[in-house]
Amino acid sequence: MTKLDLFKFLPFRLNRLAAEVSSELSGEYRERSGLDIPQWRVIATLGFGGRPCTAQYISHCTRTHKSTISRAVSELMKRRLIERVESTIDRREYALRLTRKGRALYLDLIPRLLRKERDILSSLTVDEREMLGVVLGKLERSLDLAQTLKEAGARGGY
Amino acid sequence: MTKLDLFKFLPFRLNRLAAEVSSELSGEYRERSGLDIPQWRVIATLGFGGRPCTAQYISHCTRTHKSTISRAVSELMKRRLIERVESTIDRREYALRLTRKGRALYLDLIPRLLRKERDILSSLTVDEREMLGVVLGKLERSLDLAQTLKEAGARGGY
DNA sequence: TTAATATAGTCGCAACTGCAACTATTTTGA
DNA sequence: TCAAAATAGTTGCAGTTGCGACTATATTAA
Repeated sequence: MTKLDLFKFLPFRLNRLAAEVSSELSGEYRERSGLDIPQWRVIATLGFGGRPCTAQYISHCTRTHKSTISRAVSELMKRRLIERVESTIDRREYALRLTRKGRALYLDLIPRLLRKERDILSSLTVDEREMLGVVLGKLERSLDLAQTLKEAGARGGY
Repeated sequence: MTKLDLFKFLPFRLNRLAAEVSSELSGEYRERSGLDIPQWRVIATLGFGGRPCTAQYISHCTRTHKSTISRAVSELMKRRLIERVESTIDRREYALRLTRKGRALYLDLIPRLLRKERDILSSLTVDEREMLGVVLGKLERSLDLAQTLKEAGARGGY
């Protein structure tokens, strides 16, 4: 019999870890800004890129279903945190971007979230942190996660 | 302005990675055995420990809400994959264990899942794999995830 | 002893999310 | 050119899950 040690089983560990880290972080932007996870992903993608992009692009690079993104976008527009303009080239799609208010919120959240990340990583040595980055990158590539980003970035409209 | 690169942001990466790995794996046990994720967690915890344990224990060490575990347990009992016996010491709780049929299913799944895990890890060198284990362990400890397991294991009833 | 508190497990409800169908528009290729 | 296929985004529906209230039992402390 091949033995499975659940607590050494990568999928299991990744799930628990991701769930825990997420809940640490989401507390921050939920309490502070009333954002849920999909909404935060929209804000973060727009804020990070610093330029407008489509819902489709956000959906691809965050690996979030387009209906989920669609609803997040509606809510964020209602709250005037993002706005959208019709594309003149392709009238099916819209360019999304942060409003002044949305950008302010983004800039307020970033340092807090980076601090949380730093806290979480603080138990690792510099070498370990670096190695972790490399290893995650390799895993992402082998699971075709990195690619999504690159393609979308290259297609890069907006 | 402190810059956030979403694709280097640990929580974001962990989430995507965990989601992707999960969906790779869950295909395996869903199609093969009709188990969903919570049900698989119950089976795996019981099978791994090789001894009965309570729903509460499973809930703790898999970080899954007790109501979710409760429903998974109901379904698994309906399918005669697990059974439970009332505790004589504390009549609020039940000891859960795999039935013969449940154990067979577990033993059938293990090698397939380990193979998947091996595939996923195959892009890493031996050193990287080892390092990853160490790093995950450190992160778990610093987030009090390891502890849950140890405590529960020590408390050990069942 | 007994009242207050804590714990195991269940269940109704509400929120969330994925799926699939739909509209509107664009692209492809016969 | 024009019909068929593809794509962006929206929405109804159904399945899943977390929350909180609830029952039953156990523990603690006055």
